[in-house]
Amino acid sequence: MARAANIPRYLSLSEEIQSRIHAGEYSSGDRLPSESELCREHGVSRGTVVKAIEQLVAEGIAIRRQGSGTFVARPSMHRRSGKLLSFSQTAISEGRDATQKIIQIAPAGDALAREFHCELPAVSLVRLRLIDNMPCAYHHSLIPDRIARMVPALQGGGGLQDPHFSLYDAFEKAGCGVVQAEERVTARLAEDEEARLLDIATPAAVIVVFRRSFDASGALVEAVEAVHHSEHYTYDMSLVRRTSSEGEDRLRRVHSFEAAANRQTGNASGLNGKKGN
Amino acid sequence: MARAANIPRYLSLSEEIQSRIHAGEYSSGDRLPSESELCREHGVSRGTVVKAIEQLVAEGIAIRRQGSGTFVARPSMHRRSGKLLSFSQTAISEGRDATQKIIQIAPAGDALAREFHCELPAVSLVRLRLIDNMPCAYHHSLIPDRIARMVPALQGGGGLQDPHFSLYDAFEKAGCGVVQAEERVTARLAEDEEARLLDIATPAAVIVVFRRSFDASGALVEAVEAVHHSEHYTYDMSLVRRTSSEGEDRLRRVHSFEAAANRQTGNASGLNGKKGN
DNA sequence: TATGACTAGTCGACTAGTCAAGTTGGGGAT
DNA sequence: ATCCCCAACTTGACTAGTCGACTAGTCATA
Repeated sequence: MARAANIPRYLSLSEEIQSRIHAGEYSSGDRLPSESELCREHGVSRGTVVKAIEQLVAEGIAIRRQGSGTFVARPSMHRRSGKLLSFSQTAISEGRDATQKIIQIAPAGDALAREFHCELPAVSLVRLRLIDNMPCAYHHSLIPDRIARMVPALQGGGGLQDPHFSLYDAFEKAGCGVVQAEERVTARLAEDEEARLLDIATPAAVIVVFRRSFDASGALVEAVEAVHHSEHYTYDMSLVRRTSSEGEDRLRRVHSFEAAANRQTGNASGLNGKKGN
Repeated sequence: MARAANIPRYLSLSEEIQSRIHAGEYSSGDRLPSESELCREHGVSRGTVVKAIEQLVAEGIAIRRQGSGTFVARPSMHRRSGKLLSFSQTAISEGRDATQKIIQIAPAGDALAREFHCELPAVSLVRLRLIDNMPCAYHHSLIPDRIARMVPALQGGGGLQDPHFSLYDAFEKAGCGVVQAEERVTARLAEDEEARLLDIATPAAVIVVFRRSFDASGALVEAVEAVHHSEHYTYDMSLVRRTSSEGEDRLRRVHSFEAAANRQTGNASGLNGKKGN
């Protein structure tokens, strides 16, 4: 197999196995070739094979069992390639047209900054996001000035009005690409203004994704509250248990019951656990 | 440091670094000791150190930068240890008392099985989950008979009425522990019956987590729809970008816009994209 | 003041092996 | 026929090294 330059072997091997699975050569529950077989087959060391398989496991495609072998996991209910992150990228990958309309851009106030746990000064940016021209979500972002200064579009430098403008691409170009993020998903009733923007009849439930994104140096790049029409948005997760010798299994997801204790007092503000510990 | 038997070095090393971070020895943005330093310090090979650090990266605690070093990521907004999975485990780890009340247990019907993508015959189990005695969620599970037969409690063998009964523990004991799962999070308005069960005033938004769990052989163990009071539940995620030489970054989360296309026709059934592709 | 070459140090990828622990299936004893 | 033990095979953990790519300095030169 002619390896493209720069792509590590373990990744190309992982992708080859993956494409074989998709091609139906192996199917759900089948045992994949053993590590030593794959070594011989592809002329690489076992360490490389293991790294390739770990990729597959991390993506929920394969399951390893000590002493037994590596098996194909069942097909995911949302096998949509596992990559990428941004709203628009996802939409585009599904053959839809993602656009946006700027509703407001202004310096962020004090209350907002506190709510978003964002430093000041910062830029407040409200956007309506549309998929195939239908309102689908509205995003309220706070971007620290420190970051905004590096992004020409946020300096009135144009480009922002382009309905296909991508904030994440802009961050990337500015050298502060997002490397890490945290999200909190909640639901609530749509407020009137939201319902009007999203063109939904009240009462209706909306999904709210609150996300804080960080660059490689660990600095906050964007804090955003994304309000989605609940009928047009789902949040899909694939969880894999990493079993290690000591029953020390860990999953990535974290539940939370922050507000439960406040309930009887009527102080059920829902997101008031947003702050760190 | 006296390593407990059976715990691999890379895990105990990872935990040691982690506890040093928590102790404040290193803080957000600081550079951790280089890999070779850690090798010398702990008398292990570099491969082991790398595995330890990869753990931290996977948990969103550290960030590696080629040529530069390994750095402490900022503290998470939900730094709650990263482990574990089940509803009750989470609650217990927060010092709360998680109980449940069985509302219904019966053979599953055809429509239900189709909706949950679960084979027949299967057991339908409805439970009200309480935290500190307050209704917090209600779970509707479908468990294939194939699995249920191996779980004594589901055979009327008692134990199910125990308010602290754990279905996942039971699966574990029966040799079909959950290794992989998929979740889809949505929101909707609470139905009257749900509102009554959860003791909330309508109209109200509820978060619905639909989860399918699989054992090591890839067989479905449980399909469950968990309906949560939106003010008492949040769904937290930590995302880490895995950058590899080729700009091939991948995150685990997946958005979805399934129902958007149906909207204009009025056929906005929300979850009808639950089926595979 | 830039610019470019050099360098020491870092992580990324990979190799080739060891030993341990878990699984499976077959053969032999009962 | 059933049970138990063992050998072969699997993944898990680990070592000790190589080479390459990238980073952040320093320092001489244009």
